[in-house]
Amino acid sequence: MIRSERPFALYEKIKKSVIRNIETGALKPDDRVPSETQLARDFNASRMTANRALKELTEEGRIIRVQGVGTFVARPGPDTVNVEITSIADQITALGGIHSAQVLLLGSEPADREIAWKLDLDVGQAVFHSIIVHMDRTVPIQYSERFINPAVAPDYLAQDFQKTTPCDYLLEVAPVQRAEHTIRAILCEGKIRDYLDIPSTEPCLSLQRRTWSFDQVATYSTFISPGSRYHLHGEFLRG
Amino acid sequence: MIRSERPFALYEKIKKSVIRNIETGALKPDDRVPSETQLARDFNASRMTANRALKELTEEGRIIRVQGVGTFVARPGPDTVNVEITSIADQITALGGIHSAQVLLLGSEPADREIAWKLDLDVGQAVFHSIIVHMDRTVPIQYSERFINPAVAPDYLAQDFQKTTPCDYLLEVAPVQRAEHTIRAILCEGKIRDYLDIPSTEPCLSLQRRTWSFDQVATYSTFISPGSRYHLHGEFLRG
DNA sequence: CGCTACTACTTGTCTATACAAGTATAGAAT
DNA sequence: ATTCTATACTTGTATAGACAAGTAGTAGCG
Repeated sequence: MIRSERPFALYEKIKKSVIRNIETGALKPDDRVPSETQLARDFNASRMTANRALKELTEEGRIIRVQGVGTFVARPGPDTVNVEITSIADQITALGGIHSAQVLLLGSEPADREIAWKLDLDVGQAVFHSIIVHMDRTVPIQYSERFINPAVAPDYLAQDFQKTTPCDYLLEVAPVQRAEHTIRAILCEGKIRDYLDIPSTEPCLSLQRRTWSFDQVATYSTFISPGSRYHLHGEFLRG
Repeated sequence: MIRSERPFALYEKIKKSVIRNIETGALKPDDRVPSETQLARDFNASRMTANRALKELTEEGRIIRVQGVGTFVARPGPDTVNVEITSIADQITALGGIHSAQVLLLGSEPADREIAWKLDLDVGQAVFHSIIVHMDRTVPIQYSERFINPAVAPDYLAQDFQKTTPCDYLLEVAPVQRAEHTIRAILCEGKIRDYLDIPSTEPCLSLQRRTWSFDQVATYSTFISPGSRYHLHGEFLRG
């Protein structure tokens, strides 16, 4: 069997070699990485194989390539944490809970100044507005309020959000090109606090999100969850 | 010039074609994508070029490939939000503030049960422990407490964290392979509340992080910031 | 001295081909 | 009916070669 000598693909070997040189400090940031031709010679590979190794390392952000100049070790950027924002319903059932949703508002209304700004529409233009509280049995887990650009999801109001979540529906009709998130710790008051059934001192996790579809703002949403009932978890893998 | 007919690389054209078919709904999740050979024929390209297009789409998470079976449109997974956790010092200065750090503790101590568990060490083994409060002028922005595996950063205690932040130092001596994060909204009490100089009702954003280096747990850290002075921001781009 | 042209190197794209390896299916053998 | 086998497809990896295009340095010319 040919692969008795190569339990790993050749391009993987080249990648690992370069990574090892970076991690042991033999290659420091901005140092020059051997060229494709050189690596091909060193590993007795073809240039395309070395090319693949370096291309993947580029995509992984470990090296930088400049046409006509060469390949260099990238400066380690700031960590980026991948926080996975799953559908709330899935998260509740994943933890053994029983999800239900209460639709408190579902309608169309003219945009006020803030909403018009956020959705990049004119003040007074009609936008869809929904407020839904997600619960595990009788315990409220998340308050979610959405403003939706009708141009992107014209049938939004006709949906039954007891069955499908807005998240699932919107993902279906409007593929997300871009999303912007802000995570805060806040206190809730008034109606939101009533909906979530929490004391006035309970800290809450607030996630605000804007999404873009078809090159326009699609949604502007606010999700608020009691800190004691919900948290975000993320993982980050390199290599 | 050959490229007068191809302002875009051929593999880009193939990618865009597949993406268009997905986004317009012509190809739905789990649908079969034309095979490499088919795409190569359709676009008058070689199989390697079609292969490159599909390989990149796989890495971007838009399609799934199974050897021997075929290529299929991926189900749009849960959004993963890329929250960029920059060095706190950089964030403060980026917003026009003046960063300073107060080292409240920097030493070695035997690990208790929780810390031993988190760092994957034995109870009683020595671990480094630091507590630092980061401030913008005189306003506390972040309480940061770290437990460090001495095997990974043996010179940690000798650093001057008025000058370099632990974050910067640790990134230098211990490249992060893996990181795990949990974000919570909490209330603070006791010393932490005193350090941050906040009322007892102020909600705080808590970020707990474990990092791995050289295939072992390197650090276990907790960062706590007043909700009114700090928040996380993330962006997500696709295509 | 300053400009140009050349060359030597780099990465980027593309082709044509080859074999390995996984999967599904139809048909033959048991 | 069940199991084996051949085959026809798929993706995965690798090669050798080609040309394009960008960059840096050098030699030579005015």
